[in-house]
Amino acid sequence: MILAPSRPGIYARGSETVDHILKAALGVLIDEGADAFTLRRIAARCDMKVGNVSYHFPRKEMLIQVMLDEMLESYDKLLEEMVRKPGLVAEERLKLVIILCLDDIQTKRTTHLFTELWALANQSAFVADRVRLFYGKVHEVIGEYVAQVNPALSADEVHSVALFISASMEGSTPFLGHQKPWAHKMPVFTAMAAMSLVHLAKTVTSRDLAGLMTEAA
Amino acid sequence: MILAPSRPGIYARGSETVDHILKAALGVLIDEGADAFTLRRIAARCDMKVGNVSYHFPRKEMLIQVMLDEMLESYDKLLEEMVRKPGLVAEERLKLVIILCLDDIQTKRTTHLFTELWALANQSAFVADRVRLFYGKVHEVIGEYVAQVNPALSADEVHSVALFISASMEGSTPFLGHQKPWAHKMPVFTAMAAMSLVHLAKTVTSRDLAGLMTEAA
DNA sequence: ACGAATATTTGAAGACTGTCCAATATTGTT
DNA sequence: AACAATATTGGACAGTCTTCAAATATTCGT
Repeated sequence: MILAPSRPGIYARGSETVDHILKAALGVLIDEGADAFTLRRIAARCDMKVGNVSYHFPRKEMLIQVMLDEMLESYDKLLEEMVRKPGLVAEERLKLVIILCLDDIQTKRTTHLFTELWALANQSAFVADRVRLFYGKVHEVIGEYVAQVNPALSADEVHSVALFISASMEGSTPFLGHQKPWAHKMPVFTAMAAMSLVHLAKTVTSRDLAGLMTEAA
Repeated sequence: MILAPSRPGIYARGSETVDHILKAALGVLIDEGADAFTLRRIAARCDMKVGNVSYHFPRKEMLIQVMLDEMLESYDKLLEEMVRKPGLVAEERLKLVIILCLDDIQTKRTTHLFTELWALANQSAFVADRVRLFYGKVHEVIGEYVAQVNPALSADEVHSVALFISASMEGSTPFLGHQKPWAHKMPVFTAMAAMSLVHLAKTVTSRDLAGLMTEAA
């Protein structure tokens, strides 16, 4: 089990410095990539010496872990804000979540951070764990609406559909995300996703998910 | 315009060495990630000294470019092999391509390489360019079948649908790829993808793609 | 305003990195 | 067999990186 490291910074000044470091670290990762994610660049970004970063985060790994936790927490909040829309039925909510997610994917922040995260998860058990937990929540949110528009599905089937919807959206990141080759097609992509994925959620049957590969070729 | 660097290695021995270096480099990227992608690790993997790698590839960037070109070329071949299946109508071919692509995504090689590539494309214009060219071909292959199952679509609309199909499949990589959290759900994911994406290709209309956000909220 | 706790700077250690070069070994051709 | 072209080794180089310890500066409760 991997636990969340507690955040350093006792005095008001130190606490602010920790804020600056974390913000700068995220900025470096977004703007310059994992390759440039060094203490020196992070320190330079908040006009500070390397030793000070090293003082507040004795190990670089700690900085990464705290930064990742805060970042994913902010996305959790974003996700919850999407949900809190009054006066909508499940199908409308599902459609709205799709639209808002694809909208967020277009930001530089999300496009860069999540592509980096998917790569880092290949090697780092910590990153892989946090990514898994985060998307688990995403699937829960989406699954809630899937279950409502298609009550016949079992809990596991609902999760499978939510997983497909989530993956379909995330897959747009490297291709239609911020400054990606087909970014200009995001509007039509969104229209297709909303239509196709909502239709899938409403019409898919246990039979569809059970039959599997029997008639593949 | 970025050109493909020509491959060094004049004598038979040197040519073999270049092969080993390229294979080892790809192995390092797959097994240990971009962070461990150093000349020394690559050299160690093929029992050779750093200076020799440096001799065959005077700049590290050259090694990266040659490696990436050869790798994407191998995927091009794989893609063409998928296409050459006799006696199938367009819909069956589309379904088969989806199944084979998702099958390939489950390999460690593809799961790791493409997630790394998407991240590297954020910073490297060269990687971004090659990724764009590669997926351009993917869209062409898929688009060919989309156009056949849905002749009413314009060329641009066909590409949009192909882009959506491709992105939906690629999106499975970080979640259902090799040793990813929901890898065990790839069979049901494949069933859903084949059904849903083929249905989309057959039934989507110009109207669907033009209406856009008019009734979003 | 004093003094302890905290923050920051400075400097340096030790381990990396990519690149380069001279010496040596191997290859292919004549 | 001789000889030039190519390949390989081993080491040096100037950087960079993280980490650490000592010295200095700042903050906060008293």
